[in-house]
Amino acid sequence: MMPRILPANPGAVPILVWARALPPGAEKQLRHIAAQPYAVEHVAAMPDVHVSSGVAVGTVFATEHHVVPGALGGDLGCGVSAYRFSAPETPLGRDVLEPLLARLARLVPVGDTVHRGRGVPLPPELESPPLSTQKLRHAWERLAPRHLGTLGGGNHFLELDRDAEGHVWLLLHTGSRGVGAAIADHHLRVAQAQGEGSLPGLSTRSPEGLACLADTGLACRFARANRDAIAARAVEVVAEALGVAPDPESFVDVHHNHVAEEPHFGRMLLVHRKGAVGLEAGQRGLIPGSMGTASYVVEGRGEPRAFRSCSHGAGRVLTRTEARARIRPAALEHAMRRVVFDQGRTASLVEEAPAAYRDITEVLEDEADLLTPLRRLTPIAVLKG
DNA sequence: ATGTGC
Repeated sequence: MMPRILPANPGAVPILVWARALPPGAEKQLRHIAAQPYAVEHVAAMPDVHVSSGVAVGTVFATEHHVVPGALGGDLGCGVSAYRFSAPETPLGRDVLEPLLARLARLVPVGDTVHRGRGVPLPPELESPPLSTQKLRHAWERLAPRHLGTLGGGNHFLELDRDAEGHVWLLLHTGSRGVGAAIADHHLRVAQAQGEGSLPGLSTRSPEGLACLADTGLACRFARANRDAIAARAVEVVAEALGVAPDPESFVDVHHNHVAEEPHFGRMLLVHRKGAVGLEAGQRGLIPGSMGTASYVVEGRGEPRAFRSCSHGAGRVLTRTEARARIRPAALEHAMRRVVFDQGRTASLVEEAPAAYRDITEVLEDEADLLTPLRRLTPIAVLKG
């Protein structure tokens, strides 16, 4: 079964594919990575692999001492957090969920909305971190206080789910906002100017490579702090509105756009994941479905050939442009008939409709050797970015 | 996904 092995081209490493359907454009992008001088062992494609700018989403690969800014995704540190609450005593009808969602929408700035004025206080360690250039320090100083605790746009979301036992879950998907974008953009330019390979990588034996690793790490810490800041407010509101307590043991957080130094195949490697999640064997993770479909709490199986990784979601099958052209708002309304959401935004939300994404159950089937599903979460209310 | 420059 999985994975399929695409034999190596001359001078390239092989590609291991966990996706039943590999879009031709994505295969081309995987072959591009596999042919880079810094790629070692093989390239792994997760089951939600799809074409993206430069490098396919769902790509995992490793280097010995190179960092490739173009292979991490623009939203560095983007990820998902989840909190479980006890089962509420009363049924959660629209009468409860609609005002709760409205409260959450007032509490959490969404889309391109930011905190006004000087913004919110940053945790001390993120107040003025040691970024590599004056330009980045300035961007951080200006953007970080305005963006901490904001959801952003695109596929970012905050939602409430229910599991089979009646527990309520808060799920949160967001990233490093403007500061991460500034950091990603800067190191992409540096790599284009002086990196190695046609998909430029920076040697971590050079100041540029070390600076890229350090700054990228800070973007990931900001992304995590952003999820924590939003959750701190949202958990309180949900607990109060539903009269249920969060279970601190239930917390799960994963990020899916990052580079990490990890031991694989007997040596330390720099594992790059663009739209993929790294999970040690037994570590819990989250795989969100598309808007209106189920998400899963999962447990990693530590498959070495996947660099101990799995998918980050359902994976797009239609681009945003294609989705706008092909999916009617009525179809999205039907798909969302059991979920409380802002119906005034149906027309623009077709880009995020379930029909624009792969079926999450097929994605999980394809990666049965990478993870074990623990709980299926059904959405009941969604706040989209 | 993003802020910014066209």
